[in-house]
Amino acid sequence: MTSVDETARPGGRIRDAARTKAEILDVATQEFARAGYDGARVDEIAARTRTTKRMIYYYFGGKEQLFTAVLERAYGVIREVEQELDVEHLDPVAAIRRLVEVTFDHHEAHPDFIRLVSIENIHGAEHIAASEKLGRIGSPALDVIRRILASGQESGLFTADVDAVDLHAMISSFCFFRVSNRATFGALFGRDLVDPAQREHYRTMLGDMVIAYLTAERATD
Amino acid sequence: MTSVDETARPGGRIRDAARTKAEILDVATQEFARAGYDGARVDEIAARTRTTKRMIYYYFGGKEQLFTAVLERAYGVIREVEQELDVEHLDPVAAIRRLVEVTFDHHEAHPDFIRLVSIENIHGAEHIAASEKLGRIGSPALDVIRRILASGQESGLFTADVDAVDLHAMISSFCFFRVSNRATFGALFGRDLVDPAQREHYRTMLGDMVIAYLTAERATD
DNA sequence: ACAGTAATGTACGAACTAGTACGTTAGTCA
DNA sequence: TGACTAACGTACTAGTTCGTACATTACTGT
Repeated sequence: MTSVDETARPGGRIRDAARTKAEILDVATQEFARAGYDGARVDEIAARTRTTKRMIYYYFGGKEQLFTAVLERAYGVIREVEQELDVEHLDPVAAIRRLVEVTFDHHEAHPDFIRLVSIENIHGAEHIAASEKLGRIGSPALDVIRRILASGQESGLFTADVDAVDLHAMISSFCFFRVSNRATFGALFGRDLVDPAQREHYRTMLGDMVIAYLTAERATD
Repeated sequence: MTSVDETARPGGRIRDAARTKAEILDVATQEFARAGYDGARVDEIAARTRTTKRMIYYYFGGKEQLFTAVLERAYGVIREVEQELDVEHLDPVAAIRRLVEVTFDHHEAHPDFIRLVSIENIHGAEHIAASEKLGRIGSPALDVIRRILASGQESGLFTADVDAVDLHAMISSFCFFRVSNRATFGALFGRDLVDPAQREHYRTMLGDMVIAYLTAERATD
């Protein structure tokens, strides 16, 4: 069961660099996410592609660079989602909720991305560090958060003096954990954090929590 | 630089099954945490021990069982910490804060544990599932949370109708993420979530957030 | 049409790695 | 004290896995 199975070639092979590259990236994403960096097999990736291992080295150079390319594309996806985030017309509370929902939805919809990031963390983010595309890019979500926070604090709705990066970390942590630790959490506590029946529950819960924090009475210090 | 370097044996070898086993577990913990399950090398573990690879197979059976044993011991540590948690004499708010702090401190102090859990998640928690010691044990923290929540709700301090497992997930997620995603978060946003100078900041922040959520005004539904 | 090149396939090797067969030694208990 | 066994060491192998040398074919521009 290959991920891509369009028109089969009747006789000779077809040349399409873009498609071949994309197909390799698709399969590699699955394989790395499935087994981790060292657990992933280059031969297995090649086998599940319509091309051969030779092409992986031809286009990407090696396993390491292939993983980097996979990461770059995965990060590209979430950055696009965040860039399309339009919350200018919403009041600060609704805007934060929207941001939470978008992050929540993206993480849930892209478990492979979560796994890739987990894997990259185990390896000390060395591929991100080596990538020109990924180093210190930050995230469009950060700008959005900054604007929402400024507006919320200005209007007096938000009592907390929160930093945008910190808030991003708080929101991400729950969305990420829910997917990344689904297996162990389920095995230990018998609860599936990604159970569709609980989806709305957790989505609301995180929004409530963030809003509660941002609007809470603060002890004067 | 071996992890254990007590008295060197002048001449012949010494027999100490307990010490040998413990030493293998120590080194294996480091090696698995360093490189992931497939990235870890049995030969490397053996080399950094005062014993040989043969002993790993003699005591544990294989790489897979060794990893399971490493996991079992790591989970045992946090369970002990949680078991010593004494919050009966505190009011609900202080008790929750204490629980948050203990979780926060443990995760920060045991990055290897976090990495092992991340690795186990990449492999679908199959070792936990196969372990007699680890399946469905839950966590002593859960009982503590249940008692605190009950007391807080009874006294009217806590407005939210929160489930203990969910609260545990919320608290764990931030504590876990801070350590597990330190590398990628640092590489992407230029901020070290485990920076000692920021430690108190994040520790307080999480407590504030949880308390804000538990004590917030809730819209009637 | 044809030359040049990008794209592709095949077959293979060198290095690594989990695991084991076999032999040895240090405690310990009768 | 001597025999028995748990604990330990050495040397090796079978299988795997990343990577490449070499050969080939489909496009593209002129």
